[in-house]
Amino acid sequence: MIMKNESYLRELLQEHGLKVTLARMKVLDVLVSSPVALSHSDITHRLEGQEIDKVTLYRTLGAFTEKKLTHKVASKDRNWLYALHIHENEPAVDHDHAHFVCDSCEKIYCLPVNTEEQTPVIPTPVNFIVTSREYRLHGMCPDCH
Amino acid sequence: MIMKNESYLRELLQEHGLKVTLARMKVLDVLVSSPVALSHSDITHRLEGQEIDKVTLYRTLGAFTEKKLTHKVASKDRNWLYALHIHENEPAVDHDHAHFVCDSCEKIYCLPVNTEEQTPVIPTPVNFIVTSREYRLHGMCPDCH
DNA sequence: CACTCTATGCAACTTGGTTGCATTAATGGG
DNA sequence: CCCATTAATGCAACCAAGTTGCATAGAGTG
Ligand SMILES: [Mn+2]
Ligand SMILES: [Mn+2]
Ligand SMILES: [Zn+2]
Ligand SMILES: [Zn+2]
Repeated sequence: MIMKNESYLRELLQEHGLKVTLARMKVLDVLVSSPVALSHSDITHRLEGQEIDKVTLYRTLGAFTEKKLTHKVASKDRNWLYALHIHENEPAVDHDHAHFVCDSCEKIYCLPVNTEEQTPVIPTPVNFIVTSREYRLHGMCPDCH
Repeated sequence: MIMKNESYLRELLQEHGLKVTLARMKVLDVLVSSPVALSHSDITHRLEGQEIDKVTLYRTLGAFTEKKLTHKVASKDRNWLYALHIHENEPAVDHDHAHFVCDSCEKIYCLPVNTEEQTPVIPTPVNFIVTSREYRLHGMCPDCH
């Protein structure tokens, strides 16, 4: 296994109250090296040769998300994609944030912008109480033009 | 079958280049009388006693959407919900628009607001070309507070 | 090192949705 | 009004994503 920085990954798990196991190390290794959010099947492919059980992978991603190590976002074809909250040398993205969806390659990028600062002018319909907002920008990513 | 306005429904189908069939009349009847977007299973329940085949229902919803009679929006649990573009005595909503998601009952309402007209302050990341936007407001709907 | 409790792996299942194909029925022309 | 054409329907079989139950393996703690 080629791990970017084994002790960094181990710390990341521990900081989030997660036991350090082989499966979690493998999955985390894949996630830290991806600039885009990944699906269960994306991750399975990137683990080829050293795959883990599919249920374990679902549960690993669930645990990561519950402990706020990752967050999930629904893809165009409606399955979950997972992305780290924290990227090395970047500020943590632990608040609600917008996403960029590439309409060509379908990759989804997290945009490190706090939605608080970018509230657009959608008039609140009467009798509806708005508590939060979701934004997605669509277009072409740098890889696709 | 209790149809609100049989000839109105028939016209709606014809205006959108759709053959008038029993299955389509039934489904359209359900859709015109719903203020919220409905899933395949929602519609099946509302058709109880006079259900149509599940594949036919999928294909009916697909045809409606292709012909721009309806549009679809992904729900929180990531299955498709369908809503009419046109509601009686209301202007057609054939542009991109925002949606309101009730976090209590999970219903999704179409907001008759053109997203083009909303110019939010989401800074476009460098090297990304933004062509369209998606907005969702979350909170509580009138039925839930 | 031994104990405990969580994480893992496997099988079986559920739900949403699709495909192929034979049959039925809507529509337009005569 | 009827017939032919063509599209819509129904059924069975299938697929992919995700979940549940349960027995076993393996972290972490002392
Ligand atoms: Mn994100
Ligand atoms: Mn809508
Ligand atoms: Zn792209
Ligand atoms: Zn509600």
